[in-house]
Amino acid sequence: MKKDESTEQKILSAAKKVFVAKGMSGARMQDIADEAGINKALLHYYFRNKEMLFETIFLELSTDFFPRLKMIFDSDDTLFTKIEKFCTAYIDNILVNPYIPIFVLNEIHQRPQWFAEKVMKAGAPNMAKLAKQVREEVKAGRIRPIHPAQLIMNMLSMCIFPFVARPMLMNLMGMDDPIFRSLMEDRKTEIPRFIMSSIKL
Amino acid sequence: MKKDESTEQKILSAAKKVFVAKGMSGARMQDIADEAGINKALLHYYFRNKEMLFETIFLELSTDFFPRLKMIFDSDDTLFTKIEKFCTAYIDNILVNPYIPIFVLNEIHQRPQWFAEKVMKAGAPNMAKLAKQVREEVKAGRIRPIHPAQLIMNMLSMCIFPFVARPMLMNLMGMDDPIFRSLMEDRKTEIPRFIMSSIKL
DNA sequence: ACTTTTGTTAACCATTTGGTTAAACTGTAT
DNA sequence: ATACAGTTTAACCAAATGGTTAACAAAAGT
Repeated sequence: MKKDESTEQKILSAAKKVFVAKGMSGARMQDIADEAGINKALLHYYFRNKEMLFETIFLELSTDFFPRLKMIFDSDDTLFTKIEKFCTAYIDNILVNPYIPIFVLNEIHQRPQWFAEKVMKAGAPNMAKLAKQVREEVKAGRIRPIHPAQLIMNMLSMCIFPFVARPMLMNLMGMDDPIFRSLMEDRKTEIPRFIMSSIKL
Repeated sequence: MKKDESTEQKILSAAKKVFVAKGMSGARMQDIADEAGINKALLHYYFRNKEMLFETIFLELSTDFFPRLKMIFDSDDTLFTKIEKFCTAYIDNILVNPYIPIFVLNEIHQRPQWFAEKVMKAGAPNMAKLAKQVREEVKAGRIRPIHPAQLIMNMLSMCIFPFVARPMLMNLMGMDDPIFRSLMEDRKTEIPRFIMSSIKL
Protein backbone atom coordinates (compact mmCIF):
# COMPACT_ATOMS: atom_id res chain seq x y z
CA MET A 1 0.00 0.00 0.00
CA LYS A 2 1.54 3.25 -1.14
CA LYS A 3 0.45 6.21 0.94
CA ASP A 4 0.51 9.17 -1.41
CA GLU A 5 -1.55 7.80 -4.27
CA SER A 6 -5.21 8.47 -4.84
CA THR A 7 -7.53 5.70 -3.70
CA GLU A 8 -8.29 4.71 -7.26
CA GLN A 9 -4.59 4.43 -8.00
CA LYS A 10 -4.02 2.37 -4.87
CA ILE A 11 -6.76 0.01 -5.99
CA LEU A 12 -5.36 -0.29 -9.49
CA SER A 13 -1.83 -1.02 -8.26
CA ALA A 14 -3.10 -3.57 -5.77
CA ALA A 15 -5.39 -5.24 -8.30
CA LYS A 16 -2.62 -5.45 -10.85
CA LYS A 17 -0.31 -7.04 -8.35
CA VAL A 18 -2.86 -9.60 -7.14
CA PHE A 19 -4.30 -10.43 -10.56
CA VAL A 20 -0.87 -10.89 -12.11
CA ALA A 21 0.23 -13.09 -9.23
CA LYS A 22 -2.84 -15.30 -8.90
CA GLY A 23 -4.79 -14.90 -12.14
CA MET A 24 -8.40 -13.83 -12.48
CA SER A 25 -9.92 -16.95 -10.93
CA GLY A 26 -7.34 -17.24 -8.16
CA ALA A 27 -7.49 -13.59 -7.09
CA ARG A 28 -9.76 -12.65 -4.17
CA MET A 29 -11.39 -9.28 -3.83
CA GLN A 30 -10.37 -9.32 -0.17
CA ASP A 31 -6.72 -9.82 -1.15
CA ILE A 32 -6.91 -6.78 -3.38
CA ALA A 33 -8.57 -4.70 -0.68
CA ASP A 34 -5.93 -5.75 1.85
CA GLU A 35 -3.11 -5.04 -0.57
CA ALA A 36 -4.59 -1.59 -1.20
CA GLY A 37 -5.13 -1.04 2.52
CA ILE A 38 -8.82 -0.28 2.15
CA ASN A 39 -12.24 -1.73 2.87
CA LYS A 40 -13.55 -4.30 0.46
CA ALA A 41 -16.72 -2.33 -0.19
CA LEU A 42 -14.60 0.50 -1.51
CA LEU A 43 -13.48 -1.70 -4.35
CA HIS A 44 -17.08 -1.99 -5.47
CA TYR A 45 -17.53 1.73 -5.08
CA TYR A 46 -14.79 2.45 -7.61
CA PHE A 47 -15.26 -0.59 -9.83
CA ARG A 48 -18.65 -2.20 -9.96
CA ASN A 49 -17.41 -5.77 -9.71
CA LYS A 50 -14.49 -8.14 -10.08
CA GLU A 51 -14.98 -8.50 -13.81
CA MET A 52 -14.78 -4.76 -14.42
CA LEU A 53 -11.74 -4.39 -12.24
CA PHE A 54 -10.11 -7.21 -14.12
CA GLU A 55 -10.96 -5.73 -17.49
CA THR A 56 -9.54 -2.39 -16.45
CA ILE A 57 -6.26 -3.97 -15.44
CA PHE A 58 -6.05 -6.16 -18.51
CA LEU A 59 -6.87 -3.33 -20.88
CA GLU A 60 -4.27 -1.16 -19.19
CA LEU A 61 -1.63 -3.84 -19.68
CA SER A 62 -2.60 -4.28 -23.33
CA THR A 63 -2.85 -0.63 -24.26
CA ASP A 64 0.48 -0.15 -22.59
CA PHE A 65 2.16 -2.87 -24.58
CA PHE A 66 0.63 -2.90 -28.05
CA PRO A 67 1.48 0.66 -29.11
CA ARG A 68 5.13 0.00 -28.38
CA LEU A 69 5.05 -3.05 -30.65
CA LYS A 70 3.21 -1.09 -33.29
CA MET A 71 5.76 1.68 -33.29
CA ILE A 72 8.61 -0.75 -33.86
CA PHE A 73 6.91 -2.93 -36.44
CA ASP A 74 5.33 -0.15 -38.47
CA SER A 75 8.46 1.97 -38.68
CA ASP A 76 10.62 2.34 -41.77
CA ASP A 77 13.57 0.50 -40.29
CA THR A 78 15.16 -2.43 -42.05
CA LEU A 79 14.10 -5.93 -41.07
CA PHE A 80 17.27 -6.46 -39.12
CA THR A 81 16.90 -3.21 -37.22
CA LYS A 82 13.33 -4.07 -36.31
CA ILE A 83 14.39 -7.44 -34.98
CA GLU A 84 17.12 -5.84 -32.92
CA LYS A 85 14.85 -3.13 -31.59
CA PHE A 86 12.06 -5.50 -30.70
CA CYS A 87 14.24 -7.95 -28.80
CA THR A 88 15.97 -5.25 -26.79
CA ALA A 89 12.82 -3.29 -26.07
CA TYR A 90 10.73 -6.30 -25.20
CA ILE A 91 13.22 -8.02 -22.93
CA ASP A 92 14.10 -4.75 -21.22
CA ASN A 93 10.45 -4.15 -20.58
CA ILE A 94 9.64 -7.60 -19.32
CA LEU A 95 12.65 -7.74 -17.02
CA VAL A 96 10.90 -5.09 -14.91
CA ASN A 97 7.64 -7.06 -14.69
CA PRO A 98 8.57 -10.63 -15.47
CA TYR A 99 5.24 -12.24 -14.59
CA ILE A 100 3.02 -10.28 -16.92
CA PRO A 101 3.45 -12.56 -19.95
CA ILE A 102 2.31 -15.75 -18.24
CA PHE A 103 -0.61 -13.91 -16.69
CA VAL A 104 -1.69 -12.33 -19.96
CA LEU A 105 -1.28 -15.48 -22.01
CA ASN A 106 -3.15 -17.57 -19.49
CA GLU A 107 -6.07 -15.16 -19.35
CA ILE A 108 -6.22 -14.99 -23.14
CA HIS A 109 -6.32 -18.77 -23.17
CA GLN A 110 -9.17 -18.64 -20.66
CA ARG A 111 -11.22 -16.17 -22.73
CA PRO A 112 -10.03 -16.12 -26.31
CA GLN A 113 -13.32 -14.74 -27.61
CA TRP A 114 -13.39 -11.83 -25.22
CA PHE A 115 -9.77 -11.08 -26.03
CA ALA A 116 -10.37 -11.08 -29.77
CA GLU A 117 -13.31 -8.73 -29.46
CA LYS A 118 -12.47 -6.36 -26.65
CA VAL A 119 -8.69 -6.17 -26.73
CA MET A 120 -7.54 -7.09 -30.19
CA LYS A 121 -9.96 -4.90 -32.07
CA ALA A 122 -8.91 -1.89 -30.03
CA GLY A 123 -5.24 -1.36 -30.76
CA ALA A 124 -3.56 -4.50 -31.97
CA PRO A 125 -0.40 -4.05 -34.00
CA ASN A 126 -0.47 -5.10 -37.60
CA MET A 127 2.05 -7.71 -38.58
CA ALA A 128 1.32 -7.37 -42.30
CA LYS A 129 4.00 -4.78 -42.94
CA LEU A 130 6.66 -6.81 -41.20
CA ALA A 131 5.59 -9.97 -43.04
CA LYS A 132 5.75 -8.13 -46.35
CA GLN A 133 9.24 -6.95 -45.49
CA VAL A 134 10.32 -10.54 -44.89
CA ARG A 135 8.89 -11.65 -48.24
CA GLU A 136 10.73 -8.87 -50.02
CA GLU A 137 14.05 -9.72 -48.39
CA VAL A 138 13.54 -13.31 -49.46
CA LYS A 139 12.63 -12.36 -53.01
CA ALA A 140 15.63 -10.02 -53.22
CA GLY A 141 17.79 -12.95 -52.16
CA ARG A 142 19.15 -11.15 -49.11
CA ILE A 143 17.87 -13.82 -46.69
CA ARG A 144 17.16 -17.49 -47.22
CA PRO A 145 13.56 -18.55 -47.92
CA ILE A 146 11.37 -18.66 -44.84
CA HIS A 147 7.66 -18.22 -44.21
CA PRO A 148 7.22 -14.80 -42.56
CA ALA A 149 4.91 -16.27 -39.92
CA GLN A 150 7.60 -18.78 -38.94
CA LEU A 151 10.22 -16.09 -38.61
CA ILE A 152 7.97 -13.87 -36.54
CA MET A 153 6.91 -16.75 -34.32
CA ASN A 154 10.53 -17.69 -33.78
CA MET A 155 11.40 -14.19 -32.68
CA LEU A 156 8.42 -13.82 -30.36
CA SER A 157 8.99 -17.30 -28.95
CA MET A 158 12.61 -16.75 -28.07
CA CYS A 159 11.91 -13.37 -26.46
CA ILE A 160 8.83 -14.23 -24.46
CA PHE A 161 8.98 -17.92 -23.63
CA PRO A 162 11.84 -17.86 -21.12
CA PHE A 163 9.74 -15.58 -18.90
CA VAL A 164 6.67 -17.75 -19.27
CA ALA A 165 8.59 -20.90 -18.43
CA ARG A 166 10.97 -19.28 -15.96
CA PRO A 167 10.50 -21.59 -12.96
CA MET A 168 10.63 -24.69 -15.13
CA LEU A 169 13.75 -23.57 -16.97
CA MET A 170 15.47 -22.56 -13.76
CA ASN A 171 14.84 -25.99 -12.29
CA LEU A 172 15.66 -27.83 -15.48
CA MET A 173 18.99 -26.14 -15.98
CA GLY A 174 19.86 -25.41 -12.36
CA MET A 175 19.85 -21.63 -12.55
CA ASP A 176 19.33 -19.13 -9.76
CA ASP A 177 17.86 -15.64 -10.13
CA PRO A 178 21.07 -13.76 -10.94
CA ILE A 179 22.07 -16.30 -13.57
CA PHE A 180 18.63 -16.18 -15.12
CA ARG A 181 18.71 -12.42 -15.23
CA SER A 182 22.15 -12.33 -16.71
CA LEU A 183 21.16 -14.83 -19.41
CA MET A 184 18.15 -12.68 -20.25
CA GLU A 185 20.33 -9.60 -20.54
CA ASP A 186 22.52 -11.50 -22.97
CA ARG A 187 19.51 -12.56 -24.98
CA LYS A 188 18.82 -8.97 -25.99
CA THR A 189 21.74 -9.28 -28.40
CA GLU A 190 21.96 -13.07 -28.60
CA ILE A 191 18.52 -13.53 -30.17
CA PRO A 192 19.03 -11.04 -33.02
CA ARG A 193 22.42 -12.60 -33.68
CA PHE A 194 20.87 -16.08 -33.63
CA ILE A 195 18.14 -15.06 -36.04
CA MET A 196 20.32 -13.14 -38.46
CA SER A 197 22.92 -15.85 -38.43
CA SER A 198 20.17 -18.25 -39.42
CA ILE A 199 18.55 -16.32 -42.27
CA LYS A 200 21.38 -14.25 -43.73
CA LEU A 201 22.78 -15.56 -46.96
CA MET B 1 -18.20 -39.40 -20.04
CA LYS B 2 -16.93 -42.59 -21.60
CA LYS B 3 -19.08 -45.60 -20.72
CA ASP B 4 -16.71 -48.53 -20.66
CA GLU B 5 -13.99 -47.17 -18.43
CA SER B 6 -13.63 -47.86 -14.74
CA THR B 7 -14.97 -45.15 -12.48
CA GLU B 8 -11.49 -44.11 -11.46
CA GLN B 9 -10.49 -43.74 -15.08
CA LYS B 10 -13.62 -41.74 -15.84
CA ILE B 11 -12.73 -39.40 -12.99
CA LEU B 12 -9.15 -39.03 -14.15
CA SER B 13 -10.15 -38.25 -17.73
CA ALA B 14 -12.76 -35.77 -16.59
CA ALA B 15 -10.43 -34.10 -14.11
CA LYS B 16 -7.69 -33.82 -16.70
CA LYS B 17 -10.06 -32.22 -19.16
CA VAL B 18 -11.48 -29.72 -16.66
CA PHE B 19 -8.18 -28.86 -14.98
CA VAL B 20 -6.40 -28.34 -18.29
CA ALA B 21 -9.24 -26.16 -19.56
CA LYS B 22 -9.81 -24.00 -16.48
CA GLY B 23 -6.71 -24.37 -14.33
CA MET B 24 -6.61 -25.49 -10.71
CA SER B 25 -8.30 -22.40 -9.26
CA GLY B 26 -10.88 -22.13 -12.03
CA ALA B 27 -11.91 -25.79 -12.00
CA ARG B 28 -14.95 -26.81 -9.96
CA MET B 29 -15.38 -30.22 -8.39
CA GLN B 30 -18.95 -30.22 -9.66
CA ASP B 31 -17.74 -29.66 -13.23
CA ILE B 32 -15.47 -32.66 -12.92
CA ALA B 33 -18.24 -34.81 -11.47
CA ASP B 34 -20.60 -33.76 -14.26
CA GLU B 35 -17.98 -34.39 -16.91
CA ALA B 36 -17.40 -37.86 -15.45
CA GLY B 37 -21.11 -38.46 -15.14
CA ILE B 38 -20.99 -39.29 -11.45
CA ASN B 39 -21.96 -37.89 -8.08
CA LYS B 40 -19.69 -35.30 -6.54
CA ALA B 41 -19.23 -37.34 -3.37
CA LEU B 42 -17.73 -40.10 -5.44
CA LEU B 43 -14.87 -37.81 -6.36
CA HIS B 44 -13.98 -37.56 -2.69
CA TYR B 45 -14.33 -41.30 -2.32
CA TYR B 46 -11.61 -41.92 -4.89
CA PHE B 47 -9.48 -38.84 -4.23
CA ARG B 48 -9.61 -37.28 -0.81
CA ASN B 49 -9.86 -33.70 -2.03
CA LYS B 50 -9.33 -31.28 -4.88
CA GLU B 51 -5.65 -30.87 -4.12
CA MET B 52 -4.97 -34.61 -4.32
CA LEU B 53 -6.93 -34.98 -7.51
CA PHE B 54 -4.98 -32.11 -8.97
CA GLU B 55 -1.65 -33.55 -7.90
CA THR B 56 -2.55 -36.89 -9.44
CA ILE B 57 -3.35 -35.28 -12.76
CA PHE B 58 -0.32 -33.04 -12.72
CA LEU B 59 2.03 -35.85 -11.78
CA GLU B 60 0.56 -38.02 -14.51
CA LEU B 61 1.20 -35.31 -17.08
CA SER B 62 4.76 -34.83 -15.86
CA THR B 63 5.72 -38.46 -15.59
CA ASP B 64 4.28 -38.94 -19.02
CA PHE B 65 6.35 -36.17 -20.52
CA PHE B 66 9.72 -36.13 -18.76
CA PRO B 67 10.86 -39.68 -19.59
CA ARG B 68 10.36 -38.98 -23.26
CA LEU B 69 12.58 -35.92 -22.98
CA LYS B 70 15.12 -37.87 -21.00
CA MET B 71 15.31 -40.59 -23.56
CA ILE B 72 16.05 -38.15 -26.34
CA PHE B 73 18.48 -35.95 -24.45
CA ASP B 74 20.42 -38.74 -22.76
CA SER B 75 20.86 -40.81 -25.90
CA ASP B 76 24.10 -41.12 -27.84
CA ASP B 77 22.80 -39.25 -30.87
CA THR B 78 24.64 -36.29 -32.31
CA LEU B 79 23.54 -32.82 -31.28
CA PHE B 80 21.81 -32.27 -34.59
CA THR B 81 19.90 -35.55 -34.38
CA LYS B 82 18.77 -34.73 -30.86
CA ILE B 83 17.46 -31.37 -31.98
CA GLU B 84 15.62 -32.96 -34.87
CA LYS B 85 14.16 -35.71 -32.72
CA PHE B 86 13.06 -33.39 -29.96
CA CYS B 87 11.30 -30.92 -32.24
CA THR B 88 9.44 -33.62 -34.13
CA ALA B 89 8.51 -35.63 -31.06
CA TYR B 90 7.47 -32.65 -28.98
CA ILE B 91 5.36 -30.93 -31.62
CA ASP B 92 3.76 -34.21 -32.66
CA ASN B 93 2.87 -34.86 -29.06
CA ILE B 94 1.53 -31.43 -28.30
CA LEU B 95 -0.57 -31.28 -31.45
CA VAL B 96 -2.76 -33.96 -29.89
CA ASN B 97 -3.22 -32.04 -26.61
CA PRO B 98 -2.41 -28.46 -27.46
CA TYR B 99 -3.54 -26.89 -24.19
CA ILE B 100 -1.35 -28.86 -21.84
CA PRO B 101 1.67 -26.53 -22.03
CA ILE B 102 -0.16 -23.37 -20.97
CA PHE B 103 -1.86 -25.28 -18.18
CA VAL B 104 1.34 -26.82 -16.90
CA LEU B 105 3.37 -23.64 -17.13
CA ASN B 106 0.70 -21.61 -15.41
CA GLU B 107 0.38 -24.05 -12.53
CA ILE B 108 4.16 -24.18 -12.14
CA HIS B 109 4.12 -20.41 -11.98
CA GLN B 110 1.43 -20.58 -9.31
CA ARG B 111 3.38 -23.06 -7.14
CA PRO B 112 7.05 -23.05 -8.10
CA GLN B 113 8.13 -24.46 -4.75
CA TRP B 114 5.78 -27.41 -4.87
CA PHE B 115 6.85 -28.11 -8.43
CA ALA B 116 10.54 -28.06 -7.58
CA GLU B 117 10.06 -30.45 -4.69
CA LYS B 118 7.34 -32.84 -5.76
CA VAL B 119 7.69 -32.98 -9.53
CA MET B 120 11.22 -32.01 -10.43
CA LYS B 121 12.96 -34.21 -7.89
CA ALA B 122 11.04 -37.23 -9.12
CA GLY B 123 12.04 -37.70 -12.74
CA ALA B 124 13.30 -34.51 -14.28
CA PRO B 125 15.54 -34.91 -17.31
CA ASN B 126 19.11 -33.83 -16.98
CA MET B 127 20.23 -31.18 -19.40
CA ALA B 128 23.88 -31.49 -18.43
CA LYS B 129 24.73 -34.06 -21.08
CA LEU B 130 23.14 -32.00 -23.83
CA ALA B 131 24.88 -28.86 -22.61
CA LYS B 132 28.21 -30.65 -22.57
CA GLN B 133 27.60 -31.80 -26.12
CA VAL B 134 27.04 -28.21 -27.20
CA ARG B 135 30.27 -27.07 -25.54
CA GLU B 136 32.20 -29.83 -27.29
CA GLU B 137 30.79 -28.96 -30.69
CA VAL B 138 31.77 -25.36 -30.08
CA LYS B 139 35.27 -26.30 -28.95
CA ALA B 140 35.71 -28.59 -31.95
CA GLY B 141 34.78 -25.66 -34.16
CA ARG B 142 31.83 -27.46 -35.71
CA ILE B 143 29.30 -24.84 -34.58
CA ARG B 144 29.74 -21.18 -33.82
CA PRO B 145 30.19 -20.14 -30.15
CA ILE B 146 26.96 -20.09 -28.19
CA HIS B 147 26.09 -20.57 -24.53
CA PRO B 148 24.44 -24.00 -24.22
CA ALA B 149 21.65 -22.59 -22.08
CA GLN B 150 20.83 -20.07 -24.80
CA LEU B 151 20.70 -22.72 -27.48
CA ILE B 152 18.51 -25.00 -25.38
CA MET B 153 16.18 -22.15 -24.45
CA ASN B 154 15.89 -21.18 -28.10
CA MET B 155 14.88 -24.67 -29.07
CA LEU B 156 12.37 -25.10 -26.26
CA SER B 157 10.97 -21.63 -26.89
CA MET B 158 10.34 -22.15 -30.56
CA CYS B 159 8.73 -25.55 -30.02
CA ILE B 160 6.52 -24.75 -27.05
CA PHE B 161 5.66 -21.06 -27.24
CA PRO B 162 3.33 -21.11 -30.26
CA PHE B 163 1.02 -23.44 -28.34
CA VAL B 164 1.14 -21.30 -25.23
CA ALA B 165 0.40 -18.14 -27.17
CA ARG B 166 -1.87 -19.76 -29.73
CA PRO B 167 -4.93 -17.48 -29.44
CA MET B 168 -2.79 -14.37 -29.38
CA LEU B 169 -0.73 -15.43 -32.38
CA MET B 170 -3.80 -16.44 -34.33
CA ASN B 171 -5.34 -13.04 -33.76
CA LEU B 172 -2.12 -11.16 -34.35
CA MET B 173 -1.40 -12.81 -37.66
CA GLY B 174 -4.92 -13.55 -38.78
CA MET B 175 -4.71 -17.34 -38.79
CA ASP B 176 -7.49 -19.86 -38.48
CA ASP B 177 -7.18 -23.36 -37.04
CA PRO B 178 -6.14 -25.21 -40.21
CA ILE B 179 -3.47 -22.62 -41.00
CA PHE B 180 -2.15 -22.77 -37.46
CA ARG B 181 -2.02 -26.53 -37.57
CA SER B 182 -0.28 -26.56 -40.90
CA LEU B 183 2.31 -24.05 -39.71
CA MET B 184 2.97 -26.23 -36.67
CA GLU B 185 3.43 -29.28 -38.86
CA ASP B 186 5.98 -27.32 -40.86
CA ARG B 187 7.78 -26.30 -37.71
CA LYS B 188 8.78 -29.88 -37.00
CA THR B 189 11.37 -29.50 -39.74
CA GLU B 190 11.56 -25.72 -39.90
CA ILE B 191 12.87 -25.28 -36.34
CA PRO B 192 15.78 -27.75 -36.69
CA ARG B 193 16.64 -26.12 -40.02
CA PHE B 194 16.46 -22.67 -38.43
CA ILE B 195 18.68 -23.70 -35.54
CA MET B 196 21.27 -25.56 -37.59
CA SER B 197 21.39 -22.84 -40.15
CA SER B 198 22.17 -20.46 -37.32
CA ILE B 199 24.90 -22.38 -35.53
CA LYS B 200 26.58 -24.41 -38.28
CA LEU B 201 29.88 -23.06 -39.44
C1' DA C 1 -28.47 -67.64 2.57
C1' DC C 2 -26.09 -64.04 4.90
C1' DT C 3 -22.57 -61.12 6.13
C1' DT C 4 -18.99 -58.01 4.91
C1' DT C 5 -16.79 -55.02 1.91
C1' DT C 6 -16.87 -51.83 -1.84
C1' DG C 7 -19.17 -48.49 -4.65
C1' DT C 8 -22.70 -44.82 -5.21
C1' DT C 9 -26.04 -41.42 -4.10
C1' DA C 10 -29.02 -37.55 -2.08
C1' DA C 11 -29.05 -34.47 1.32
C1' DC C 12 -26.57 -31.71 4.16
C1' DC C 13 -22.87 -28.57 6.31
C1' DA C 14 -19.33 -24.95 6.99
C1' DT C 15 -16.68 -21.73 4.83
C1' DT C 16 -15.48 -18.76 1.34
C1' DT C 17 -16.56 -15.30 -1.70
C1' DG C 18 -18.53 -11.59 -4.53
C1' DG C 19 -21.50 -8.23 -3.64
C1' DT C 20 -24.92 -4.91 -0.94
C1' DT C 21 -26.64 -1.66 2.61
C1' DA C 22 -26.97 1.80 5.71
C1' DA C 23 -24.63 4.52 8.56
C1' DA C 24 -20.65 7.51 9.49
C1' DC C 25 -17.04 10.56 8.11
C1' DT C 26 -14.79 14.43 5.26
C1' DG C 27 -14.44 18.28 2.95
C1' DT C 28 -16.73 22.28 0.75
C1' DA C 29 -20.01 25.57 -0.58
C1' DT C 30 -23.80 28.38 1.39
C1' DA D 1 -23.33 26.55 11.75
C1' DT D 2 -25.54 23.89 8.16
C1' DA D 3 -26.54 21.47 4.28
C1' DC D 4 -24.66 18.60 0.89
C1' DA D 5 -22.00 15.66 -2.14
C1' DG D 6 -18.48 12.45 -2.31
C1' DT D 7 -15.86 8.93 0.28
C1' DT D 8 -15.17 5.12 3.56
C1' DT D 9 -16.45 1.62 6.72
C1' DA D 10 -18.67 -2.29 9.52
C1' DA D 11 -22.08 -5.37 9.20
C1' DC D 12 -24.65 -8.12 6.49
C1' DC D 13 -26.43 -11.34 2.63
C1' DA D 14 -27.00 -14.88 -0.87
C1' DA D 15 -24.80 -17.90 -3.77
C1' DA D 16 -21.15 -20.90 -4.73
C1' DT D 17 -18.04 -24.27 -3.33
C1' DG D 18 -15.27 -27.96 -1.13
C1' DG D 19 -16.25 -31.41 1.70
C1' DT D 20 -19.06 -34.82 4.89
C1' DT D 21 -22.73 -38.06 6.37
C1' DA D 22 -25.81 -41.57 6.41
C1' DA D 23 -28.38 -44.50 3.91
C1' DC D 24 -28.63 -47.57 0.05
C1' DA D 25 -27.04 -50.83 -3.75
C1' DA D 26 -23.92 -54.19 -5.62
C1' DA D 27 -20.23 -57.46 -5.28
C1' DA D 28 -17.56 -60.64 -3.00
C1' DG D 29 -16.57 -63.80 0.66
C1' DT D 30 -18.22 -67.45 3.88
